[in-house]
Amino acid sequence: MLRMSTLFLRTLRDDPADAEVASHRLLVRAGYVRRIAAGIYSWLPLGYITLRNIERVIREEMDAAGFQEVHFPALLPVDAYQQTNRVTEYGPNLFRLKDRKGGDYLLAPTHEEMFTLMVKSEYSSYKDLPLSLYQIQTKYRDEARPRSGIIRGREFVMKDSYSFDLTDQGLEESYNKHRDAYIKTFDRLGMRYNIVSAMSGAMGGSRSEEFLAPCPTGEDTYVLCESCGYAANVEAMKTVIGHADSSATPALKVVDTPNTPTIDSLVNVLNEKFGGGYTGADTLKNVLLVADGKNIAVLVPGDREVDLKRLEANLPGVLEIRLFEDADFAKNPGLVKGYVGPQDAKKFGLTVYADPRIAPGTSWVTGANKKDSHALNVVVGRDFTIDEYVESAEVRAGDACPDCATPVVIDRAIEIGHIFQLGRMYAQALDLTVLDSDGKPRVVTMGSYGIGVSRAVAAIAEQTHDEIGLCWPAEIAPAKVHIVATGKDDNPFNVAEDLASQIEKLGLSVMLDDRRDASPGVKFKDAELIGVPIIVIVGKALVEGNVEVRVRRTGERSEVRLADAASEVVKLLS
RNA sequence: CGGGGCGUAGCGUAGUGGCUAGCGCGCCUGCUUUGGGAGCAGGAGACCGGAGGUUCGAAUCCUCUCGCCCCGACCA
Repeated sequence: MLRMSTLFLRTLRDDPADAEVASHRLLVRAGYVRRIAAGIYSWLPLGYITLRNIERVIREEMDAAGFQEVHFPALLPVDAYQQTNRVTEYGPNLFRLKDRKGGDYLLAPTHEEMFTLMVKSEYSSYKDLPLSLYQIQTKYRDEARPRSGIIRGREFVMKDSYSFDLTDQGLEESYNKHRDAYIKTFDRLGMRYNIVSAMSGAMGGSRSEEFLAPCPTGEDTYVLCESCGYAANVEAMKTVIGHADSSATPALKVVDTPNTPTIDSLVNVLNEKFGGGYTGADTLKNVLLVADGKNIAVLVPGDREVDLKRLEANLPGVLEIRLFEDADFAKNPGLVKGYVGPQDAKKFGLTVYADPRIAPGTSWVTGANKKDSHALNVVVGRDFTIDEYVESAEVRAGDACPDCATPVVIDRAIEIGHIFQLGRMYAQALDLTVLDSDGKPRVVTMGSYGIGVSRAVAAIAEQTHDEIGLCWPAEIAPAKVHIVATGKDDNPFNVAEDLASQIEKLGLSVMLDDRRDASPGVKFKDAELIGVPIIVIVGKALVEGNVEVRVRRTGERSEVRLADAASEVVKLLS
């Protein structure tokens, strides 16, 4: 039983000056956490109980799925991370240190290497697979900018799992098992979330999804179709390729468009000279880039920008992309800045990538590769060819859902989980093989799966709080019931004490406000701030033999007979 | 790393060259009070982030430095 008279807790009347987002503000005010340094927090009793409740739920679901818990050190020698090149990849985000002998160590940002090596050292047969291991561990990342309290910290608690399979199909099954376990976990944690397609990135994986908890203070932007539920990372958003009939389109025609190096200036001149209500969307923007030293053109409708992050994510194998600079134009005199068109791409040695909106048969206004002139009626497939379609245009709210064509919305969210088919990259780098039934060694294929545990505390606080305080789902609240005793004589305190132990006997955790010196107002405010789901007030109503039962979330209040209080609480919590 | 803001008691803050750094909350003592952050009286608590400088005199001006928050880049 948590007794407020002795609980190590000091709630704050004012918002802390250095906290802006609700979860941070309230977790500090209600005495759950305290900041030690940027992105580094201490957990006070209430916070630590809440954190451990989340861990418990996760553990129960992981165990139920048949995954086995292990535990690695956070402090590790760098060797394995060097072999997988992650020391370089993480760069300054990696916390590094030396021991007294000058040996290189790091504080682990995540543990793929160690799990891979552990399995390698214990197992060597296909008969041992599939296998899924997990741990709940403190991770360290020296973030360039920690922010939003414990949403993005430099030290944080993460549940990370890894699956090991012989075959791609096995990986798919392990992945789906984790996906199901995550759904159960987040449902129990009382979170609202969307499962969002993500890019697997350059790590060679094939499938990846993020669990995103929608919330205005979230730092992830994603696309959501409110009609069919399609959800995707901006990078992973798909655009449906259409087709157009170009048989009636007149022949390509080059026209003078003096002084029109930008889309806006071009549209103005077109409408002045030809009328017809041209818009940026009728023009074709040719963005020239250098991808790993090779010149490429990316075509997008004139009213959209190229989203470099999307482009990069969708061009696997390409390491570095940059925009054309003046020096590049100087080296390629045929490419006239502001008047580039794809018609002569072959001549210029350009590989032409295009957004799917530049569909076969569609007709565009684009540069004529000559200063101050553009070409009209430039038809895809007739007047130029596209080497490859690639998702590259910026995504906007209102774009068509790839599944049902409904306009999508763009929303913000906190990433609370990420599941990821890693494939064989780590196993390859660290030489994790098992002998197959034919006696030949096979490289194991892996998945990695993460839940931000400490972040979940903040994410849940963000999603559930109201103006007066925190408001936890029962499963993770620091107590199920908060009993407040008020009055000046002993009776309500004795009654509250009895009621508390009665409720505890029913298996519900109780917080009891047994402070004799605090005024009722203070106790009510504290109870609301702390956010335990059921608040029972033992006080004034006692003269009629009643206590007041309040539901924190709804504010609903009712008076019940003292004798019925415990069963009423049980009923409200079920 | 670029841009912006801020460091004064546990928390929130006032104080822009001049007396002993002020107030509210919280904390301690006493009395009163006890259903919405009680009242009165008394009290403890601050090397004004740090270093250096200017000045008869610096929380206040200057230089450097450390830290924190926000936006972006980055990360996921």
